Amino acid sequence: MLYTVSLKDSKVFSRLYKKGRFVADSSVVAYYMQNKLPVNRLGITAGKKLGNAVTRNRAKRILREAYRLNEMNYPIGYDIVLVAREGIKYKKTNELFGYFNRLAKEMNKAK
RNA sequence: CGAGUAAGCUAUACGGCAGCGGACGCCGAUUGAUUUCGGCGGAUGAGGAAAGUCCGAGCAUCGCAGAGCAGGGUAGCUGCUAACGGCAGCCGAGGGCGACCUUAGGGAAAGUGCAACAGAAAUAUACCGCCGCGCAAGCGGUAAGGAUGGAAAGGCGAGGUAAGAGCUCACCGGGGUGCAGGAGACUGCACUGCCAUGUAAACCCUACCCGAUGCAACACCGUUUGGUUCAGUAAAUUAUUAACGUCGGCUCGGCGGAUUUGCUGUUAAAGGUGGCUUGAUCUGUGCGGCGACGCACAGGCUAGAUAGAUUGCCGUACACGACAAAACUCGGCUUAUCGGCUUAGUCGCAUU
RNA sequence: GGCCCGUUGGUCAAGCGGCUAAGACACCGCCCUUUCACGGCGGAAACAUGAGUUCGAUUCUCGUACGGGUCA
Repeated sequence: MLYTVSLKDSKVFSRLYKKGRFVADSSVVAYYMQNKLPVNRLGITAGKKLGNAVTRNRAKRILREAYRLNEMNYPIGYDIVLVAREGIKYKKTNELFGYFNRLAKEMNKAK
């Protein structure tokens, strides 16, 4: 990905859950917040409730791919956490584009 | 043609564009250094169960001063194997017309415990009954019959008897002894004679096996901080067949005197690197063995991540794609699973 | 990734291989009260699942499913 690195620090995750803005859908919730860095940081979560390893890995792959294909639309300098929900099990990447466009609009407005 | 049995193989396929993981090569920058960063390229990248973690091993660390007890496991025999609770062949038992399948399958005359309810009685004490004696009450004999039960004095038939009883005999079943066969489990034959329920996935006994902990092991590098662990040394206090610590849980026994404070070195600690994939390896051929498996030769290198890599879009084909994702590595077991294919036996029906 | 436990009415829970499987709260019906509560009487309701051992299994053994704990 062009200007995005992965987000690994659990402190940042909890800060986002507490203080970040969010946009929700039946299949995914996104939390975002400015980070004052020249890149975006992306974290993806798929909890145990979702299913077994196969299901969770697939959810993560689909979210990562959908983000990658829409990367140009987002403002730079944000931490983003995508949380997978039940609905994602039966979705394909291009079915999520509507949601990701809404997210991009919200983020640009907030800026 | 139908039904059924056993063994094995396979796990959507092909193509285009974009993307991800770890190597490799080339180019550019950088560094003491293939050090670090970027770009490009063509290869390569999850399973038969990767799962459950039920066994067994490798590897690593700890302990090595031992002995006994305790604890855990296995249980027909002979083999295979690095090892196993696995596998193969065979034996016994059970099931199926058969191909074939199942089998925790040592010991109950070493000891202890338990066997509810029912039943007269549960391992032996006669309720009804039967027979003998007696007027009767009752006494004696008797396990054939009744009734209870999972189990009631080996079963059944004949002889025998007052009535009965392995009391005697034939057959079946079981125990013991002898002989023969086999590597052995065991099998066959002969003689003898019914010595006495079940439960050992109840305690237990017998034989054999087992050190503990696990890659979050462990080794190395190491910042802020900190002064924990270990070693050496100095001082103080206390003590000397003792107490305390340690040697897996206990006992004996062994070893070290112990505690506090100071100093010196070492170590722990965010994080990083190694461990991490060439191996009891895979493929093919030949040979040995009924088989599990072994040996020889030739060839191959086939994921190594660390928030954790296989995706998205599209085209074509059909049977329209199940269960499911490596995390130190192997050998098994168990469980989940859409289907498809191959081979070898069996039974039934029909035809020649 | 490794290791260790548990599963019994709606909930919390006892249970020596032999029961009709305790008990409490909750629920239902009746009584008490002017009524509600308290109290009294009665009732319905369960051994996670599949095999095995045993005459007999909630209990013993093995497999499976689910839930929980623990090690950085």
